[in-house]
Amino acid sequence: MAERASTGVQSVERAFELLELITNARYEVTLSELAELADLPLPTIHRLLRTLVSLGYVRQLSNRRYGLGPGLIRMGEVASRQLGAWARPHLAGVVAQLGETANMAILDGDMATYVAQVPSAHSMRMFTEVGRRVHTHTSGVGKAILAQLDDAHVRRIVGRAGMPTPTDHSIGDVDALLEDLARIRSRGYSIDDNEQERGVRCYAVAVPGMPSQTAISVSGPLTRVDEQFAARAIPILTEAAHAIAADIENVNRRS
Amino acid sequence: MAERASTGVQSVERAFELLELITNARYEVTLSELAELADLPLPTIHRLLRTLVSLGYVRQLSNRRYGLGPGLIRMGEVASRQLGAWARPHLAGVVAQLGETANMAILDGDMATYVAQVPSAHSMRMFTEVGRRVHTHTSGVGKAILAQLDDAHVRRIVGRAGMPTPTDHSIGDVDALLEDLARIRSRGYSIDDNEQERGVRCYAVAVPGMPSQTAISVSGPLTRVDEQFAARAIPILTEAAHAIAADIENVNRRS
DNA sequence: AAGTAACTTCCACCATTCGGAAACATTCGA
DNA sequence: TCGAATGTTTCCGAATGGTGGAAGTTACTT
Repeated sequence: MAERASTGVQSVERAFELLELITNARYEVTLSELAELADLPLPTIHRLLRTLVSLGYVRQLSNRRYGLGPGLIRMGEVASRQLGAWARPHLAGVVAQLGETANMAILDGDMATYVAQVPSAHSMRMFTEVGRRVHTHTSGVGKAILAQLDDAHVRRIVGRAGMPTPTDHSIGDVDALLEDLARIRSRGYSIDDNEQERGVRCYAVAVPGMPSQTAISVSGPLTRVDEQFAARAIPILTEAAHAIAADIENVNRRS
Repeated sequence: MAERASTGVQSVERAFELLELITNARYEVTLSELAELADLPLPTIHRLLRTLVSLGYVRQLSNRRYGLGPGLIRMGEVASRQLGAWARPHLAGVVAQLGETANMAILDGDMATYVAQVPSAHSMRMFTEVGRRVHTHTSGVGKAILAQLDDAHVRRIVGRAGMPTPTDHSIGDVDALLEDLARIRSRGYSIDDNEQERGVRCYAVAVPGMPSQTAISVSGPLTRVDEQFAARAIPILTEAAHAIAADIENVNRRS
């Protein structure tokens, strides 16, 4: 994880770190590999893994290697359902009309996390894994979310999260960011222009009235996602955002 | 969770207990509700939740309620992919031919856990949530798995897990279970006849050659799932089991 | 069969966790 | 609108639960 509270429960953090490492592994992973990746002593890892195995979130195979356990499936599905699966048809509509990858992300602590994605059918396309956390100041969705907040709140978020600059287009100081946010507010949408990743452009709009700060985006390679594309994309994105908002309003009305 | 190691890391266990409670909650849950459900002091829960929030596995909403966080999505998807999503088309074939719910389960510690399911189109149908853990001795899939193991191994598993009898059809002692397993071995398939749940019958076969002990089943109400049904179902189940095994062999060959 | 590497268990120590009390924030009712 | 009640968050010293080096066990390789 990119960020963690210094006052968190250490053993819980370590357990989840191991889970993330196993998730990132090809399929199975050995205790020694985990020890190397996590830089923790073997018995510490072993004890945490034993706990995770007994709880069903990790499995130990007959060859003594470890893999994810079935207990994570239901939690993952419920989380997905709660956070974004119902947005998928709207995102699919965006992809159908624009031909590029559509994402939805929410403000998650001081970061933005992708919670739904419908990928473009192009071979060369934006692929961002659902569940991935990114900095708000370098992502289209992140900036669309920040533009909804007041400047003091923005300062707190980026102050805590930091402002790394992954590319030479990235914004690195809060004043420049606040200027960009002002532009986003007046223009109605946000642009990530090679800021998160070279060669990638992204347009994003906020989803109004959501329980968590939310934005949706469409993104792809510079060759296809240009200003001409934007002229078509923004109304479609905006309409999808409003449709998603209407959906959640209906869900809330039903429960 | 039904079972847990007594030498597990307590704080990790508690963190996951909270995650499970949030997963089971309707959508959002308050700190006080969690305290009541978990029977732990408020500050303990708060501290664990703060850790989980900072890691992204739990979200705190603006109304101070807690919900699952997006960090669980990717782990859940990877776990699902590793454990059972690739079996889904075969299970769907079973359902298409037989019209009843098909499940796949794996041995998970001393229990069996459902890792894939394709439900019947009937209104009245077997519904078992993916991720759910059940006792081996009372479930069709569990007994199909146990029948693959030697008697000493079976004794260890049920000795540790216990042998509760949820219905008056359930097997409650290990000798009767071993006799049933002998029958299963000679007959080639397993039957859960009102043993796990009244009114439900299930036929199951083991999937050969899997990294984890695995079985698939078809189940439904007594009125439809009878011996006549079994005569049709067993060859179809057996064929699906072999097709799944062939799939995993191909996956292993590719990596 | 022997040696090596990887994994698992043990247990004394102390760092981290725990939870009661206090402080803070929100909600509800008059 | 204000005060009381309820719910949530923070603090910090005690003690317990987590840690990790050492020893034991298992699996793999030659």
